[in-house]
Amino acid sequence: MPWPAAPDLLAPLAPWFGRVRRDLPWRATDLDAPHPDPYAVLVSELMLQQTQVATVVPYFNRWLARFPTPQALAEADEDTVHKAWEGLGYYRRARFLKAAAVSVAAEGWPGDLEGLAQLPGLGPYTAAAVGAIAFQWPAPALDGNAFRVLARLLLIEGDPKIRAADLRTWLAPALEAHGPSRLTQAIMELGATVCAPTPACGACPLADACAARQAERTGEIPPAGKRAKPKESAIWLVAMEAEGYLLLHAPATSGLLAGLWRWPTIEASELASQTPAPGLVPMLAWPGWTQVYTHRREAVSPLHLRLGTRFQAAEGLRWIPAADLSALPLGQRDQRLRDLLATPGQTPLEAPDPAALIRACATLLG
DNA sequence: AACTCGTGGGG
DNA sequence: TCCCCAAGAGT
Repeated sequence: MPWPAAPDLLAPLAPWFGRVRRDLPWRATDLDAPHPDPYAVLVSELMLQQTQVATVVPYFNRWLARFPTPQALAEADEDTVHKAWEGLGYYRRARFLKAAAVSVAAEGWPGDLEGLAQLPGLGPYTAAAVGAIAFQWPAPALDGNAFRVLARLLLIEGDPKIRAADLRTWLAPALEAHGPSRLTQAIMELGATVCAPTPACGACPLADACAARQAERTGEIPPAGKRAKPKESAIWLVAMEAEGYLLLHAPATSGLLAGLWRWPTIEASELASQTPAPGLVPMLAWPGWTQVYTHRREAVSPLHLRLGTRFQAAEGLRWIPAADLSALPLGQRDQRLRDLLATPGQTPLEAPDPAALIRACATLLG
């Protein structure tokens, strides 16, 4: 790898970061010392996986107020943990973080990078980031920002992740020279604010040294990733209400929205075929919306059905007192129906005779 | 080694 | 509207 020496090439990043660095709630004042609260670094890094800084900040602040130490988090029950993560997405991160806190509370912090990487939810990037930012270990942390910055700086053709091992070897001496915490955060800050997918080279401290800029190829380096087409589906999202209770699915242990409570769903085609009077269905529904996930697009038709009495719910379904609903962790889709139920003036039209529809849903759900 | 896992912001 | 991407990890 005929790359210029990293300590020299990256030297401008240190004074640049000292000037422009954002004041983030998990960021230490003294970047030359070990971080005063490694737990804060761990929380921030789990929250920041595939999630932008601006989104994380309010969650981070609430999280540390609610769970100030690994011990406090280790003792929290799963619904409480998921409630604090509600809306942030990728919910298994919350379970990984709690499991990591259990380990730290019981055995203390690992003493090396391999130990960090064994904590649940910490892969190659996050283990190195916590090692560098919390403990000042010279561990190269390569995230999407770092790969983009270094691919352009060094004019790496193709997917830079293929060169991860070379890049770590190349970067390590620069971490020693400029400080692991400082340089790690400076590279990512540059990628997030200047060397973004659409770069602002005029503001870049590395512009003079950047090989991609000299070649006028920043627009094509790194190449865009390939993405699979999202799967399409259409569902009814069903709020059944009886005797002041609402019917919810208890949290699943795996799959989409695992760990969260969910409204029962019925595949749209299924309900249409089973309802004796399909023409009644739209009259009981609110206008729907499209729920977007990374690999799915879901046409959601919200449905509110009032029953006179509860029925024996199927396995995994629970009748929840309506007053308790706000304490349960829900995903964005299910929060939206919860909000519809609680909003006056949003009541859908009543069907002339919804009994057939209710029987159909009860058959499908219980 | 593809595939899965949420949600929000920006062009 | 659509596509890309975001301080990725686990399977």
